[in-house]
Amino acid sequence: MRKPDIMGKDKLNTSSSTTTTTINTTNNSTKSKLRKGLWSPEEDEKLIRYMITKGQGCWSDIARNAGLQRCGKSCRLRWINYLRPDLKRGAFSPQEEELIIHLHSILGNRWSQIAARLPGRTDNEIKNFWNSTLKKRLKMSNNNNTTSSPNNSDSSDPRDVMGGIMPMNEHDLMTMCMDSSSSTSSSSMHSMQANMALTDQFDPFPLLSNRYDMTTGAAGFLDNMAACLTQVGMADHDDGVVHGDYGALEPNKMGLESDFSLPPLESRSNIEDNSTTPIDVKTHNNNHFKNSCFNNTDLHIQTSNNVVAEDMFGFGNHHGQGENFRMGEWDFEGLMQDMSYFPSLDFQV
DNA sequence: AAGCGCACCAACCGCCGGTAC
DNA sequence: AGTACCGGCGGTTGGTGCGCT
Repeated sequence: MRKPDIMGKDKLNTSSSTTTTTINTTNNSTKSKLRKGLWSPEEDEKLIRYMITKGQGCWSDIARNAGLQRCGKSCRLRWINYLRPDLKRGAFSPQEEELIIHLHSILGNRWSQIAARLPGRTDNEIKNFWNSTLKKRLKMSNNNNTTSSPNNSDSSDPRDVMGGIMPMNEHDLMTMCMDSSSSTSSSSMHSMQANMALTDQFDPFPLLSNRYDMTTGAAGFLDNMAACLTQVGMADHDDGVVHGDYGALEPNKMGLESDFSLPPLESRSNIEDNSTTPIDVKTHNNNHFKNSCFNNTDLHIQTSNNVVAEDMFGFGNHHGQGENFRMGEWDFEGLMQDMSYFPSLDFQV
């Protein structure tokens, strides 16, 4: 990790040893010192609050208007890779691992395209995971089983790493991929902002309130989620249960000590189906900031129409912009035929 | 306990394509 | 057509944490 830039905002112009970059801004002739290195919690909070209240726009404007001494690129990166509410943090599941391997075999090092098919995961995260773990594992696998595959998993070329990879079962794949099928419009984000604007007392981001509380865990996340949704009119106030059009979300019943449930895949589109499949609520304590309440759980929220938490915020997995997936030069019809390897996989195209 | 090496991963860098002027 | 700016992407760097000796 980069050297922490603990220079506070009141220290920006001192001769600190922390990294700054002097640039000429285009809007005026004055020079601005731009911070580099690790983001401080204060910077994160500024960016989050700005994004929530103002929404996404020109990143350089965001950097300027949010009061951040950062370049727009840096803000974009921070938001996409770390601050987006829909991020799923923590270890990759075996199913995710296998999906990454398979997608990499098809797409090569097109991390953004791979990430578009893994809800809550970023291209950077997948890239790091690949380079640090999967690449080695596959290499070892190939070394141990040279007859099964002559391929070299180091290659970035598509279709070169599938040797020895066991196909996952249909249910697992559907579980993994259903979230990515949700729409990515920003309308709900705008709606949320509009609702927020209706009250003077709203906390534009209640999730921030204990985002550094390492003990809060999943229960805290859900409490905050409920509070957030309540504020924006998506939840009933009576019982603390988030209902609305998004199914039921009961923070008090989803504490760390107990699993919470969601219906099996075949019934997730039908809220009336009460059969459940347990999901582990995991917490991941790591470095100073990894336990924001946005990202300390592997959280799935039952919905009535296959819309998951991301839609409550208006962020899909497409880089948080409601950006439609772009396949570029790929012939995706052909690609999907390749994906028939996974019989019921319903990728978002 | 100290030193070392490795793994992890946040963040930077440079390039590219799209767009506006 | 040329230029500048911006966003997006993939590759790379380097600090931190952890396990091993």
